Amino acid sequence: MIISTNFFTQPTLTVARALLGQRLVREVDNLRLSGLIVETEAYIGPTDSANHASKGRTPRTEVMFGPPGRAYVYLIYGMYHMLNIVTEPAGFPAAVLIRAIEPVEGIAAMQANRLTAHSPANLTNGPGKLCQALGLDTSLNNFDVTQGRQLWLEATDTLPDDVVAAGPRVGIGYAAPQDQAAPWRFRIRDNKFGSR
DNA sequence: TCATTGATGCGCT
DNA sequence: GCGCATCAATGAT
Repeated sequence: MIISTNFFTQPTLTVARALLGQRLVREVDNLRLSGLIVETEAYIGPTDSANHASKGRTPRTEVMFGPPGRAYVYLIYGMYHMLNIVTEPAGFPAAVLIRAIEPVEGIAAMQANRLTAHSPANLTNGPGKLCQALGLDTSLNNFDVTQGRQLWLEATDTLPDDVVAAGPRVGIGYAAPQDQAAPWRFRIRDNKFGSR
């Protein structure tokens, strides 16, 4: 079943935790690429200094202030794209970053998108990698991921708590100490498709 | 550990 | 408008 807007309207930490184990689907040229989400991070509101939107509304962060269930896709380091899903009611800037998936469908096509990946385990085990594997770029920024076309999420079983691990987020050295320390990164314990 | 890479947003004219 | 520092990372070294 396609995950709906109501799901993404929930508190960001709830969404980040609940997305683990759900299926991310990309459809391009009638070909279906998909994987199970194994790692996420939450970016929550104006007081989270790690959040791009904490410095206010700009053209780039406008999407995060918009309705939930939209994709926030941006370019980092001039070469890699990051996929986030906007959460919480419009007006409150928050999103969940999809950091890693376990590839399931369309693995050959993912390989073709990522010629530098020399093993299947390296296809989607990082936020930049999964965007490359799935062919995601800024043309999908602000795209509604609840419509079941091009890019969407499908519900699977909810994971039990004992396989979920929480820890501090990655790559946010510019943020305030308490925000760097916040355990807002979620991953499936012992999953070999997580990022490093 | 280091180079890569270009959009973004800031501070200034 | 223009220049500059900065960056939710990756792959090769």
